Amino acid sequence: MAVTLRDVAQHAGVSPRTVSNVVNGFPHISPAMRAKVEAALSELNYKPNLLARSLRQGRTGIITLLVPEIAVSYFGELAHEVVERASERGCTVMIDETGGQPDRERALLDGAAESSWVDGVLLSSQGLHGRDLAGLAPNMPVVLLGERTASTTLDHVGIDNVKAAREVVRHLIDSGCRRIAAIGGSVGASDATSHLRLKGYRQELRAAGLPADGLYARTPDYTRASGAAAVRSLLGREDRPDGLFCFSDELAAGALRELYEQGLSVPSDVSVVGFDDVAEARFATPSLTSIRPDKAKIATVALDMLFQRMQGSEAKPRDVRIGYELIVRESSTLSPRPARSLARPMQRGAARRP
Amino acid sequence: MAVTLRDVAQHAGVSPRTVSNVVNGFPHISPAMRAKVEAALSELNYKPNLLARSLRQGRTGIITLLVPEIAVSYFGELAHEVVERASERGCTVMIDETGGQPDRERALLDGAAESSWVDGVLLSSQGLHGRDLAGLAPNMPVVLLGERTASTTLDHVGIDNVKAAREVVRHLIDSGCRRIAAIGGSVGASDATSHLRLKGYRQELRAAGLPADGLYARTPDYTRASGAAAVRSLLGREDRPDGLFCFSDELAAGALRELYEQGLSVPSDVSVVGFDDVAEARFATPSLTSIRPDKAKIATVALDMLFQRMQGSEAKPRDVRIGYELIVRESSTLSPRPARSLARPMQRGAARRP
DNA sequence: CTGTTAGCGCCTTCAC
DNA sequence: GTGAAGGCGCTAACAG
Repeated sequence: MAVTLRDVAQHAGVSPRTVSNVVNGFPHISPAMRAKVEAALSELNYKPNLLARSLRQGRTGIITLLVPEIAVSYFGELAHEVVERASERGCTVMIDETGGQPDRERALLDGAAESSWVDGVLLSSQGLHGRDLAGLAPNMPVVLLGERTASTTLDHVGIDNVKAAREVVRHLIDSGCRRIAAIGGSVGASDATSHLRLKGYRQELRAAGLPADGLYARTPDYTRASGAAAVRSLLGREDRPDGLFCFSDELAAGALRELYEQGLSVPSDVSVVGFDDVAEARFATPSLTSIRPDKAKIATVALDMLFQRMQGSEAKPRDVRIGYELIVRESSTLSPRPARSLARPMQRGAARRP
Repeated sequence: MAVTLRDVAQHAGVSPRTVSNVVNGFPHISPAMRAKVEAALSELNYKPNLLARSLRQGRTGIITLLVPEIAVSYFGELAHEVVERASERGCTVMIDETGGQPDRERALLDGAAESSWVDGVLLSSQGLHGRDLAGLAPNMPVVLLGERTASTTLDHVGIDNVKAAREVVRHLIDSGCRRIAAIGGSVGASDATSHLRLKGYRQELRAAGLPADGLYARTPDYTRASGAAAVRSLLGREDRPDGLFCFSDELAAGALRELYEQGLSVPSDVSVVGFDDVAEARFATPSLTSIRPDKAKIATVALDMLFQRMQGSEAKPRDVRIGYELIVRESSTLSPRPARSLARPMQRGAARRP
């Protein structure tokens, strides 16, 4: 069996209390005693039982990150930041997937709150509204990631989606687009993120006196396949769009692919903009213009806020807006392109055949 | 404070033992008693303290998944499978990132073994050899994911990398390629995965009587940027390759991008094949031929093996090979392509400009 | 079938 | 500065 504090105490000929003091770095201990205990410690290769310690102290040093799906690049990249930042502070991260379904979000949040495993929760919510969250997990520190969904009871950190969306549309207009479509959404009838991006999209179009009617293709999720399907439906219209604002880079990747299959050139026929600026965006063909939220900062700030709550802060819930940047790339500019590139007729390299 | 088993017992006028029995579904309880206890249970809204339970039982129901980087699509997709499968069995997954660095792999594995948080570990190792792992975590159930790195002391599940690599090269040869380069690797001098893929690559080339000299571009990691850099270096040669075998889809994505920038057509000038078949591959332009490991099965089998170990199995370590599939797409075939596609000269849609 | 008792391993309030 | 006891909440032995 594992070696316990008692074993060490016995071995060193002192009381368990003393050993505990040494292990936890309690200041007032005689050097002789300390040396003796440390010798016993390393000799027996003692490792404290964190379970027992947590039971006693009431904290575990574990936080939970709830995201819709970890295999979606944006959430993967966000999780990466969170894990890294948390580990710098001696915290471990548990990751669970909600699938973006409100009931699963609720169940997992509830579970986390009752489980006694975790000290706090970061929830990247897609479907739950403020009122849904209100009653849940009253004693568990929770910070919302992404959209706030109108709750005033929880801390929240994210970017200004309306503003970012307007910036995207403004950019498309400036690039010469006149019929700009929006693509995105998710199963949840109340997907706040897409709701806000759509709002910004409409605001900016209205401000520019451009039409938005029938140019929004709602999708069941944020996948590439949905992006491709949305493009198919939009191209079915006689008056096809010349600009696409996709609510995620994955959607945009699917859109690019479908446009390619339909024989349309990007950006000359249609400009495309994504959202999130995942790693894939920079290397897509053509490379993808996108909104880049400061993910590292989101993680840092979210953890800051969570730790404050975990330390018992009862301050009024805060709503922190994080910076973002519009990264303009080939998919929405007509600036210089690589020498031959897509423009060159494809050669069916028959000569290479055996 | 939280309501405890004692509170419930008191409220129901029974002993803690009885309450515990009801909570844990112990069979032999009189219906009357059960009803009484359950009433008290729901009335007080009792939630068992998992920490205390685990301390008592010596198991937590948590397993750790160690991957190089969660933001890398393959590991994200794998993690998704693992989390899903584990949750079906009532297990929670903790995810940590090793960065592919042997010392971090060691430290985290060690940490997991001593932490008392976790019942078992799935390690997707990149740098540790069998002998490095031998002494570590002797009492912790561990299953290796990916490459076995010559250890005979641990269970292992993965695909046959040599065979898969040979299949890729064979496919490239059959497609007419004669100068086939390999791209991949990582910082670890002992990256077993790339080692095996390289081995398969060389075997198949030798079998076909084709040259391999100087056609391997080693990379420091599996990123798109490295793929692009590798292509740049390979194209510097006078006798440039007509086929690329990339050890990951990300590398391949970077390669595609760089080829595009250099004005080379895929697959007519150069064929490209990736590895892992991440979601991005199907929607890339051109879509990417790749090896698709059965990720769901890897997760299932790995968890099976881990649970057996967790139940105390002392059986001889097993080495299970999981199936894979070569998914042939546009990047390596000259079969029918979309109507106009890349072949059409780019039109600089000037008419659209204001 | 149910109640009583005794720890799991640790930390912390009290005394000394 | 150090030792002795108590208990965090739960479950596994034993009785009865």
